[in-house]
Amino acid sequence: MPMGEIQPEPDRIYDSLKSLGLTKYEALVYMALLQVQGATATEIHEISKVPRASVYPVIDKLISKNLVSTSNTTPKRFSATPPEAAVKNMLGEIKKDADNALKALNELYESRPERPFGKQEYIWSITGEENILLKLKEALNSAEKEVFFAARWDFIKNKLSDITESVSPDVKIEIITNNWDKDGYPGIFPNASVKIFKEFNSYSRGTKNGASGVYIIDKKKVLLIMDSDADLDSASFNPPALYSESYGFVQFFLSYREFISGHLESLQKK
Amino acid sequence: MPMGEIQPEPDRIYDSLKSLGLTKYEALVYMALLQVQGATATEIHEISKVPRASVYPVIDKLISKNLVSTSNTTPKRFSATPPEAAVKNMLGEIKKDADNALKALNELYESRPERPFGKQEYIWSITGEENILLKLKEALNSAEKEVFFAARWDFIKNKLSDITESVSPDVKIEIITNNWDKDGYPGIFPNASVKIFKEFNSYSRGTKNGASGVYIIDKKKVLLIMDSDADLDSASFNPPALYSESYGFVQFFLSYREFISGHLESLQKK
DNA sequence: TTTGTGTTGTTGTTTTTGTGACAACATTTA
DNA sequence: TAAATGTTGTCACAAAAACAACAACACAAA
Repeated sequence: MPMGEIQPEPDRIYDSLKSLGLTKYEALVYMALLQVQGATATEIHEISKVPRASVYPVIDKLISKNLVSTSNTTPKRFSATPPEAAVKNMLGEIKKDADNALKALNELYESRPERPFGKQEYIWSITGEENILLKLKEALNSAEKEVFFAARWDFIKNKLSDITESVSPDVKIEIITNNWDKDGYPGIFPNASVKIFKEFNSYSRGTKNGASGVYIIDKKKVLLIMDSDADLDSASFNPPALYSESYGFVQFFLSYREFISGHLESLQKK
Repeated sequence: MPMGEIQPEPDRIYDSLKSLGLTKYEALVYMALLQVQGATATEIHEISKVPRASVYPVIDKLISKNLVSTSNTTPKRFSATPPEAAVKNMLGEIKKDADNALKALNELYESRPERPFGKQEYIWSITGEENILLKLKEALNSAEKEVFFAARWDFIKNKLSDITESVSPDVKIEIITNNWDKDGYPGIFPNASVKIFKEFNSYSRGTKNGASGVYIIDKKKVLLIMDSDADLDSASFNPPALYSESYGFVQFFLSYREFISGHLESLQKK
C-alpha cells in the first residue's frame, strides 16, 4: 500500500463501481478521466496505470456505456461525463434490468405449484433485516385469532408502527415489552393488552439493533428474532431469525410465554 | 442468432439478473427456487440443471445476499425470498454503492485542475440521449447574449420545456422549427423570435427520435444533434451529437444559419 | 445394501488483466 | 530534404482470476 499517492481510498471506489457494472480497468480509466478532462490515451495510461494498449478497448466500452465522449482529433482526446450523470446512467440501466427481471421472476413465482404440506415442519433461518421484517409482517397480517409478542419497545416503535392497522381488529394482541412511551400508546396497536417488564431483554448488551423478540401468531407460528452479533466472523453463517410452524418449536415458545406471563403476574401481586 | 429455442426467454432473464450482481448459476438456482419453494439441493439441481455439487456453494452466496433462507432439517431445504423483496434487496445494495461511488467520484471531479486552454479546439462526439441533453442544457444555460437553434418542434416541446426559464431573459432567442403549437407558445421560450419552416427537417425519414437540430450559443458554441440510425451496426461507433467551440466548426454553422434565415425571408416576400 | 446428502478437489472455459510488437504517422534533427 | 526519433492506434497473445462443470468420497438414512 503505497502512501505517496494523495488519493482518498482508491480501493473501495472501484469496488463500488464494480457493482454498477464496471470492471477494474473501466473504473480506473473513468476515474482518471474525471481528474483530467480531455486526456489522451497515453495520459490516461499514466494516471491510471492501466496498460496503454488496454486503454483503447476499455474506452470503447465506456463510450458504449455513455460514460465518455471523444474528440475527433489525432491523438484522440477523451472526456468523462460528470459523475452525477454517469451514475444516473448506470443506475438507470440497472433499474431497467431490475424491472425486467422482476416481471419475469414474478411470472415464475405466481405460477409455482402449491406445496401440499410439510412446509410447516421445518424451521427456517432467515437473514437480512428486510427479509425478517417482511416475514414478520406477513405473519402478523395472517393472524386470525390472537397475536402474542415480547419485544423491545424501540423495535416495536421503530419497525412495526406501519403495520399496526393492518392487523384485523378481531385479533387479540398481547404484548410484553420493556417500555411504552406515552406518545406511542395507544397510537401503536391501540387494542393491545400491554404488559411492561422493565428487565425484559436487559441482558442484551449494547448491540446495535435490539431487535430480538418472540412473535407467536395464533399459537401456530413463531418468529424468533435474535440479535446479530456477527458482522465479524459471519460471511457465511448468520441466522438472526428463525421462523417455524413446527409443533415442538411453537410449543416451546408457548411455554416460554406462560412462564414470562406468570412471572409478571407474581411480580404484580407483591 | 438461433431461433430454435422455444422457452419463453430464459436467456434474457439471467442477463438482467447479471447486472443485479448475480452469476448465471445464482440466477438459475434462485429461479428454480422460486418455482419450488422449500426444495432440496437435488431438486434444485433437477430443475435448474446446475450441477448438484455446485448448488451448495451457490446457495451459500444467495443466502449471504439475503435471497434464500434455509431449513435446519436434513436434507436441508431452501426457500426463495419473493421476487419483489429480492429485487429490492439487490437494488438497495447497488444504490448504496452508487451513493458511495458518487461521493468519491465527485471529490475527484471537483478537485480536478483546470485545463488552461485548448479544449475549445476540439470537436466532441457525445452519445446517449441523457448525455446529449445534459450538454445541451449546460450550453443553453451558459448563454450570455444570444441563442439560435433550429430543431424539430416535437423535440423542443418534449425535451426542452423544462429549461425554458433557466435561460436568462437578457438572452435573445431565435428559433427555427417546423411547427409551433398554439398551446405551447408562448409557454415555451416566451421571448423567443420563432420562425416556422414547415419543410424543416422533412427529409428525416421515420426515425424514432426526430432529435436532429443545431444549437448555436453566443456564436461561440455549437451543438449538432443527429438522428441516430444506428442501433444495428453500431455497438462501437455511434456519434449522435457533436459539440464544439472550434472556430471553423462554429463558422460553418453560422453560415448555415445565415443561409436558412435568408431563405426563409425570401419565401416570406413572395 | 442401497440411496441420497453434503463436501472436497480437479479440470475446462470464459472474462479480465497485462505484455510485446508493429504499421502509420508526426516531430525533430541533421 | 532525409534520416532518426517518438507517439498513436491496433493486434495478437500470455497470465491471472472468476466462473462453470465434473468426479469422487465420507457419511447418514432407509
